[in-house]
Amino acid sequence: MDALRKDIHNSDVPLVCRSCEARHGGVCGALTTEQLSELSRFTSRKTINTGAELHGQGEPVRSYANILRGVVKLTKMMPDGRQQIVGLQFAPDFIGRPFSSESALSAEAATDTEVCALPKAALDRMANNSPDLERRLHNQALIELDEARDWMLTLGRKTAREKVASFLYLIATHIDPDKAEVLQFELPLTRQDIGDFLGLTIETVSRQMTKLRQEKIIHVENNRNVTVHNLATLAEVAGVDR
Amino acid sequence: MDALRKDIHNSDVPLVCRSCEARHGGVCGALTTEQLSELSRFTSRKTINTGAELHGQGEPVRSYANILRGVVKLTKMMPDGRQQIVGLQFAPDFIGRPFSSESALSAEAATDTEVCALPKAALDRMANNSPDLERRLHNQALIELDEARDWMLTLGRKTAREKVASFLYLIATHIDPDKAEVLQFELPLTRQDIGDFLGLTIETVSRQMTKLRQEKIIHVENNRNVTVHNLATLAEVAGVDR
DNA sequence: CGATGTCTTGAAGCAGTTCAACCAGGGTGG
DNA sequence: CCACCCTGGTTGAACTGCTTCAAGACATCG
Repeated sequence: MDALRKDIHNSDVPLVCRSCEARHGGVCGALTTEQLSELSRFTSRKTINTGAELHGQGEPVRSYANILRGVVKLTKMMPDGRQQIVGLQFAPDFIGRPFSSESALSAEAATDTEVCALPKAALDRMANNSPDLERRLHNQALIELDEARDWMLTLGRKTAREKVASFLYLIATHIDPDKAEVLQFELPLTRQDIGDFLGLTIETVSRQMTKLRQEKIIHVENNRNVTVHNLATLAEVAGVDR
Repeated sequence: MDALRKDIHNSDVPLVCRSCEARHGGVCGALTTEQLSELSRFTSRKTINTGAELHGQGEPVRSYANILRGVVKLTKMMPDGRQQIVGLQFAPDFIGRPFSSESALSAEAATDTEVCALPKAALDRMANNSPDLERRLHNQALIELDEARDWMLTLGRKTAREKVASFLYLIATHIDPDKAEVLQFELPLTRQDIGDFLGLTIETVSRQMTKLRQEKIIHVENNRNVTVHNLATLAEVAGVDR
């Protein structure tokens, strides 16, 4: 799958792509040097501040994006304002919905985020000519599907305590693109966001965090900086088999 | 996308495929007559009784399947037995997880079901040579992803009443492969299954059904046969915008 | 026609919500 | 530089929607 990865160090590879692809294994890794060059004529690096939208629910979508840094939340909103976060995307995840020009959800930067934006038409055209690229997109969709279904179990059948532990476990295993897991991290979400991700109120999230802190399962500094003492214990509490 | 559909009536099309593909627009529609012929040497029609498993959680998977008739539930189970249905598949949906040989969930027939089983290796090989087939699989994955995320909103943010209404609305709009919606149908799931799909207990499901019945939003006969008086009203109660 | 599995109904309990007060940090302007 | 406020988080107390536990009704089938 990474047979073309050596091209990354080829001097023909566009500069914008080099710094991105060398580190991450995003969808662009499927492209040849030539394709990458062509695509890079259209791409643009963008910085998105916390809270800013990449696109809104129901809006037409004209571009895809690769996350280079930061966390993006995918949310669905009901007419009366109730909200559910249906996915968190970390670097080097791909954001976009092939085969559809309108988004059923909104994508918002949960933290300050850097993305590489790709015009939809350009990538679609390229996917038509590159089975390897289409395969990567397909694979990314399947991974997101697996994650969505895992989270359905969390939403439907876990207690508040298990939900909060599941969230912390998810962050510990996804926040750093270079490491499979990490014991200390900055929470990318506010309490409100965490509640919207877990189907809970902020008060319940707060209480459960306090309890986990009192039980010495986690340590919290400045409300945002979390240290997990033992990931296996956290996984246990979360009810996930690792 | 359906450019090859005319081949269906070609006499070279294998008999097993004709009766299936003529009616449904499943993934096989992407294949040429020749590919269909080749694949049909390996396919087998199977009848699966209510409650029987297509495959279990954590088991290796050696075959894909196309649903011809019936409803299949995809479930996830926690070590302590708590269960969540993470997807319902109707005809002509495709069952299987490309790029992975082990299943993170179990697939079980919710009703008496008929499927066309395809050996995994055969379809994988064919997908490598047919971009159109890969595209259909990709598209099916994206549709399932959309549905999973819709359901996450239901699980995380809706009340029991809204959940039950959402379930009935889902069935009304999916049970008949030939019609976009239908006002009268046999429930494909037991109360226990409905509870496992909605993250509720059977008692709560039962109580909410009773209320919807008392409010004349639905009519129920023999516990299983449901008539929806007005789909727009049901959608309203479910909190879905149609 | 009893036996069995599925569904409904009732009453009590509780996990999580709601409402409200308080706290900490950080920026602003007088 | 301090008083002020504003945002995000915590904590407490009362409430409630869903669960739990228990009993009864209904349908199906040997």
